[in-house]
Formats: sequence, C-alpha cells, structure tokens
Amino acid sequence: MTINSRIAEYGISDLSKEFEVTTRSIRHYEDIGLLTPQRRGQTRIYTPTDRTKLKLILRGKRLGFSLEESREIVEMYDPDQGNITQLNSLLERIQIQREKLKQQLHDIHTMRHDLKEAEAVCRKALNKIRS
Amino acid sequence: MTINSRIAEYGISDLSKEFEVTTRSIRHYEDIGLLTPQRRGQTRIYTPTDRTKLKLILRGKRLGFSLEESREIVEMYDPDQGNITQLNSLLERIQIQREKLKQQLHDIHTMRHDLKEAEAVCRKALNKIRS
DNA sequence: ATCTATATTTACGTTAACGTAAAGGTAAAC
DNA sequence: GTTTACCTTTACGTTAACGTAAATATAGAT
Repeated sequence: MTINSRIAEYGISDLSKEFEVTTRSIRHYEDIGLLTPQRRGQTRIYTPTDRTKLKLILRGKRLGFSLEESREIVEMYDPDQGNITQLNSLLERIQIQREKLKQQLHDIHTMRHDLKEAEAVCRKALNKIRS
Repeated sequence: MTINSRIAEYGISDLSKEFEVTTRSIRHYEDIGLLTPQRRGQTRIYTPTDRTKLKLILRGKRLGFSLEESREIVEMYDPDQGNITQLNSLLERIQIQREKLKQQLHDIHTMRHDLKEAEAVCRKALNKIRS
C-alpha cells in the first residue's frame, strides 16, 4: 500500500504491522462494526481516528475485554453526542468501566504480591540446594 | 452438601456460591487438570488449597487470562520444588508474568485517563445543553 | 416409603474470535 | 507483458470455555 504520508492515512498492512495484528483481525473488527474505514476503489483507507479505535480495541484485548466490551470503549471515544438521555447513559457506562478497572487494579496488586512470595519461596529453595 | 465445618473442607456448591461460578465451570477446571479434589464416595471434596487454586483461576479470568495461562499461576502456587532447572524455569516464568502485569497496569492507567477525558467532554456537552 | 435437594457422568450444543484456503482484482517493477 | 506484491470477498474450519440436557445415584426430611 502506497499511501500519502503527508496527510494522515494508513493502509491495512500499515496498521497490521504497527500493532502486530493480522489483517484478518482488522477486517473482522470491521465486520462487526467496530471500524468503518473509507474506500479508495475497493481498498480500505484508515484515518487517524480509525487507528485510534484499533488501538483501543487492542488495549481492551490485553485487559481481557471481549470485542463487545471494547465496543463500549470505542463508542466512548466517538460518542453520539445527541440528547441528554444518551449523555447520562454514557456517564453511567463510564462509571461502570471505572469500577471494572478498579477491580482489575486490585487483582493485579494481589497477583504481584503473590508473585513476590512465590519468588521468595523459590529463591529459598535454591539456596537450600546450594548449601 | 453437609460438610464438616470444623475441619476445613468444601462441597462443590459451597465454592460455587462463594465465588459465584457454576458447578459446571468448577468441574471443567478439574477436567483439564487445574483442580484435583478428593472424593468421598463419588462426591467431590475440596480442601483449602483447592479453594485457593480456584480463587487464582477466577482472578486470572478477571484479568483476561486463558485457563492455560492460569495454569501457570496455579502451578506457581503449588510448585514442583524438584531440581534446580525447574526452579530456575519457575523464576523465569514469574518474571514473564511480572512483565505482563506491568503492561496491564500501564493499559489500565491509560484507560483511566481516557475515561476521565470522556467524562469531561460528556459533562461539558451536558452543561452546554442546559445553558 | 417417597419426595426433595444435591450429587454424579456423558455427551452434544453454542459462542467468540479469529484462521485458513480459494479465487480473483490491481498496480508497480522488471 | 508477466511476475511480484499487495489488495479484495466468500466461506468453511478451529479452539476455548463452558451451557444444557438427560439419565442416574444418594441422603435427609416428611
């Protein structure tokens, strides 16, 4: 894909390489409506916004989000700023995400602590063997 | 399940209720060798160690770990403290887990920041409507 | 004794998130 | 002008992590 590098746009393999994800996956995200790139002919052209959305999806994946959960995140980045009801529902979902992240944060801290212990036990065992 | 409550053991539905997970899932974890409860007759009896392992599995799930990834964690809690090679490989895997958690931690912080921004935008839009 | 609750095994079904292969279009390079 | 390197669509396949249903066992309550 030779894409104009002065105005910001990307080909599918550009994104594929940058984020180390297959083109199949990127197309899949489009299939389910998470991405909606433009077309030049029949070739997909991605804007910086598309790129950011992809980044959000992949970050979600690293945190164990399903694609449906990531859809929420993506929609928060690119919200339907319509009426008050929608905005309030958005605020609510933001709050729910916060809670989830809080729980994950707690889990990570606990797991880090456990790993420290595991390492200590391990090192002790090694020392015992050496002596 | 009526289980002796002085010595610590649990029935499958005890654990199911405590951790809000189906008995099917608990049996599944046994099917793939993540749990190995004793039997009384043909009924499963879980020790505190089993319970802890289950807790580790579920914590892993909340962080998006696959069951195979959680197997690593479980085995760290209950290691084959055999030879030096095994202990060193264990130390290595502990380090790998650390890296992964570090990345997740970073992702969480970024996402929290993004959520804050999203909320701000949202509140601004609400204020604009009201005025 | 029989109802109720909970346990078991077996086995087929389901969903998400892609993988993979086939068949073809396009455009620059040699 | 034909290879090379991409791009496309279509469609069937795969894996993980259970769900769900059926048939059966057991133990305590009425």
